[in-house]
Order: sequence, then C-alpha cells, then structure tokens
Amino acid sequence: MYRIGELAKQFDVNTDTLRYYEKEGLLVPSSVASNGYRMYSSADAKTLGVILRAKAIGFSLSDIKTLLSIEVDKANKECLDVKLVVDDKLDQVNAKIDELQTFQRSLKRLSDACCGGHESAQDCTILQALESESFTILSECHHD
Amino acid sequence: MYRIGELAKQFDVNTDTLRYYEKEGLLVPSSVASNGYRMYSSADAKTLGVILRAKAIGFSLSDIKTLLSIEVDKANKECLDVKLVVDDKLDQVNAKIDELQTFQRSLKRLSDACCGGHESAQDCTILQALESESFTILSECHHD
DNA sequence: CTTGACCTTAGAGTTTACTCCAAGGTTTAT
DNA sequence: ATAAACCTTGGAGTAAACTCTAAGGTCAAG
Repeated sequence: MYRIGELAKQFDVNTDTLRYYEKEGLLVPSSVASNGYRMYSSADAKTLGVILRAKAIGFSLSDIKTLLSIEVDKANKECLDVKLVVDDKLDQVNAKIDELQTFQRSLKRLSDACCGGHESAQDCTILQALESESFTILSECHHD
Repeated sequence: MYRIGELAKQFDVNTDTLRYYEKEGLLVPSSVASNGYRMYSSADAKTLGVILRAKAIGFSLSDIKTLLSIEVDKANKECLDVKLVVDDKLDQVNAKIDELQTFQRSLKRLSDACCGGHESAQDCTILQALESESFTILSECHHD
C-alpha cells in the first residue's frame, strides 16, 4: 500500500494529478486509511502504469476511461470492442496529421518565398501573400 | 463603412468573434458611430481577411497579433522579422507532426496486432500491450 | 512540544478561441 | 405604435488536463 505522495513519486506525477484522476473515475484508491489518507494497492499502481502508457501513445483521459472499463470486464468484451477504440483514435490522429501537413506546406511555401534578409519588410512576399485574397487557394492547391 | 453584423456576414464569422478580436487587440474598428455602433472601414475588412487567412494556415491569434504589428510598421521592419515568425511556427508544426506520427505508429502497431474479432477480450493483444511495462519501448523503437 | 513533511477538502485559475446570455438601447418597416 | 432586426455592455460557460491555493488535520523526529 502506498500513500498518494509515494505513488506520485514512483510514477513522477503530481499528487494533484492523482486526485484529479480519482475525480474523473480513472484511478480510485482501493482503500482509505482511518486518518482519511488515500491508500493505493499494487493493482492500483499497475492501473496507473496503464493510464500513463495509454496517455503516452495519444489517448485522451476519456478514451482511457473507456479502455479501463473494458479491461475490468474483459470476460464479457470482445477484441472488436478494444480495436474500435484504437482505430477511432488512429483516425483522429491521422486527420490531425493531415491538417498539420496542410499548415506545413503553406508555411514552407511562405518561408521559401521570403529572402529573410535585412531588406525592408515593405515588399516582403510573406506579408504580400497574407494580404492577397487569392492566397487561400495556396492552402488548397494539390497540383504541386 | 460596415456595421459589425454586415462585416460578420461578409466573412462568415460570428459578431461575438469580431468583438473578441477587438478585445484581443487584433481588429479595432476604425470608428464608433454616435449611437455607439462599431463602424468598420474597408481597411478593417482587409485586415480581417489577413487574420482569417493567417488562421487558416495555422497561426494562433497571438502569432497573428505579432504579424499585424509588423504589418503596421512595415517601413521599419525587415523581412527577417517576418520570416522568423513563420519559421518559428513551422518548427512548432513540425514538432507537433513528429509527435503525432509517434502516436500513429504506436496505434497502428496495436491495431495491426489485434484480430478485432468476436473473440473474448481476455487475451486481447492491445490490452496486454497496455498492461506490459515494456510497452513504452515500442513508442521509442526506431529499428522497425 | 514544536517543527516539518505529509495528508485532507473545496474551490479557483490556467490556456485558447470563442460562444452564449441577459438586459437594454436603436433603427426600420408596417 | 409596435414588432423585428439590429446594436450595446458585462459577464459566464465551453473543452482538456491539470495546477495551485487556503485552511486545516496527521505523524515522526528531536
């Protein structure tokens, strides 16, 4: 059994984070001592490990909650249930990457077009592009 | 001169958004009518265009504020000043893409390893991976 | 017996970019 | 005259995942 500070130190998180996870129903300490202190079992510690690993690969706390609820009722769940969560997140991540790559292309085009020297910004191609109403086309142009 | 609702309709934004941009110092209407109505000039409209285009390519409102402050003092600024903002944002976008691609690889590996069928989740490879302390290595493993 | 390190709760603050609401004033049309 | 469609202000609410503060209780060491 660990007190909150011990568990927090072990996993290098803030004690407030653990209280927050409890409030969110992700990690409820398996018992409470007579002095009111939260007491975490090694199963709790294992669960925290799962939470942090899931976070590290991009799951939101809400996703993780779903995953943990499947975990506790494994016997009555199917692989499909688990895979759906993962594939859903994968779709979100892919969509976000696509969006950022669109940003990236536009920014790179702006950057490459600009001399970046000590010349006056009066004629800066970047500012001109941002002022130009036809610039939006750039971010949607797919025939590079 | 446009009233706030006219400008909002023209650019398909909420009037509250325009008031918010004003509060943030991004777009201050060039005059206020005697009845207290905000009056936007066509220069203001052009600035709004710049703001929305900059937003569309991934700049935050704070970035845009910097860009606009350069814009109004173009004569005393250099191309370098502008390019630094763009390159800085490009670095941030690239970093975010890298992070998401790490997520993507981990998620894809999880997904691919799981049958996704109607089998019991008891032996699901995804759940096993999340429970395994050595799993973190996967997200950092570069020798595919 | 007091100091310091620990723990408790409830609640507020952070960030970003809005969005909504209430209560009221203005303008235009019928 | 009155309704509809505008506009004003100030302030609260939203999402996500914490982080911090205040005021106080607990515990071990010196």
